Amino acid sequence: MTPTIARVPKATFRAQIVDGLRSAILGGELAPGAQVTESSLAEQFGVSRGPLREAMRQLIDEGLLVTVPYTGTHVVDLSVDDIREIYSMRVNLEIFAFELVWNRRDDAFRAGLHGRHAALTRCIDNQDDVASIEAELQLHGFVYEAAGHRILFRTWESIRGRLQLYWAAHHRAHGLRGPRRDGHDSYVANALGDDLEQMRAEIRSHMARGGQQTEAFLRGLAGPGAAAPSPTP
Amino acid sequence: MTPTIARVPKATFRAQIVDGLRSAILGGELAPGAQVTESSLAEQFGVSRGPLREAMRQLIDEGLLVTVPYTGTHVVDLSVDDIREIYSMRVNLEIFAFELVWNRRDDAFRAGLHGRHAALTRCIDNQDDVASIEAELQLHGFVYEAAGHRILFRTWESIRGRLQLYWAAHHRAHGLRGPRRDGHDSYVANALGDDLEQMRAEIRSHMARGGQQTEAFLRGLAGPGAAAPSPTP
DNA sequence: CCATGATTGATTGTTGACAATCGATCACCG
DNA sequence: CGGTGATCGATTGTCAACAATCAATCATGG
Repeated sequence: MTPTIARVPKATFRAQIVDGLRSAILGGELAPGAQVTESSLAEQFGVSRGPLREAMRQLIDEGLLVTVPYTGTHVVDLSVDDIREIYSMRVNLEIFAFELVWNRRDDAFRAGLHGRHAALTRCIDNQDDVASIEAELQLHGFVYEAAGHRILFRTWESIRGRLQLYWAAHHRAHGLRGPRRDGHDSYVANALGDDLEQMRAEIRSHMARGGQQTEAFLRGLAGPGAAAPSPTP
Repeated sequence: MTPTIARVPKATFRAQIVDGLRSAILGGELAPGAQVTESSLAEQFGVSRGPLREAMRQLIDEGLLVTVPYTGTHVVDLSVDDIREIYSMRVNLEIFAFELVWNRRDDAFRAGLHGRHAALTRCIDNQDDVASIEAELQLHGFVYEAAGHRILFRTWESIRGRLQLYWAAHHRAHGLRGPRRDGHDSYVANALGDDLEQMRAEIRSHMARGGQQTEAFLRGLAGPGAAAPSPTP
């Protein structure tokens, strides 16, 4: 799959900082709502403010940071509406991905899907929450990649971070989430089946399940009032 | 719709440069494939390389510039596959937008759609190509905005620039595009009609028409061989 | 007591200079 | 003549200092 000779990883500072900072946010070292200042981060990472600034701007673009000019930058604090949007968007993106890949599902695809499903199952059996989150992202990401549609994949990437952030926060608050495995057994079964329409339904119910958990969880945290039924731009 | 007191526009340099640079690319002053260096642009805009760098990075994110580290940055040169992806993505995004807005279509929505349709028709009658491109983007953008889904709207924004870049290049090479008006008459009619499924079909055919023109045009420019039937990531 | 305006500390925005890297060119040698 | 390594110009990457802006605080006057 990958070329035998890998390109030497000449990581620019910005790229390294993006990875490190994202890990810190997703890992919970930087809590949602926490303020992050360029100076302090620059010192922690041991670099100047220049490259760090650009890294922060990328994370702002990914929706993990929010900034207001001349004032400050904070780790994003996801609202109920945010999660609702993420899940409703995922329904459309993932159905599109399966439409693209459906008639091109080959042995490599089936093997890749089975492998990632097995990995996810293992992580759940071991009750390794952090690993199962990563494994679930790998499973879904594999589908997006197999679709072979760069814009679609990029769009998935643009929401993946926030999805992971929510999952991580959920896990730290509630521990292991029970329904995860069952959901994916039927998910994978349908993904390798013969009925595309049934797969569409599977995705809708899969996301609806996640969405319900989400709303209950976030309502419990933030209390009512933060959610507007019809968000106006 | 908008608050009576608008926020005073204290544009940071980066924001201004983003707008100016994007206009230069979409306006054709910077041709596709042309190299853009930070130094020369910084001089032209009369600012330092810092903010200009960040502006360039945003346009890289929008897909209007491509860069390779330590080497150079160029205006993107869209391939047949790129356009194909943009149009197939638009089908899904726009159908999603109409699903969201369908049961919330009110007088403001109908008026907004009619107004933008009329504006587009006027531009076409005046054979003002640049204005019709802008008007068509306004028409579609209005739908995305009315959907009230921030992630969806942001995704639309992430492909809008490249779509406009293609349209502008097409216009400069081929002049006014005939089918544009008819397509939008039936588009608006269905958008205000009662049959959501028919609107889905309308969007699919609308995009298919644009996509066909596209492929013929780009094939003529670049010659065959650049297009791979099944793109692999 | 409330409203108003100045002050201040913190944070981001901007700048110019310096360093690292790349691609092409060219001399050199077998 | 072919290939190999050094050189060079161009471009991006990085840095540390300076400027602009903001939000909160506090004094001031009614």
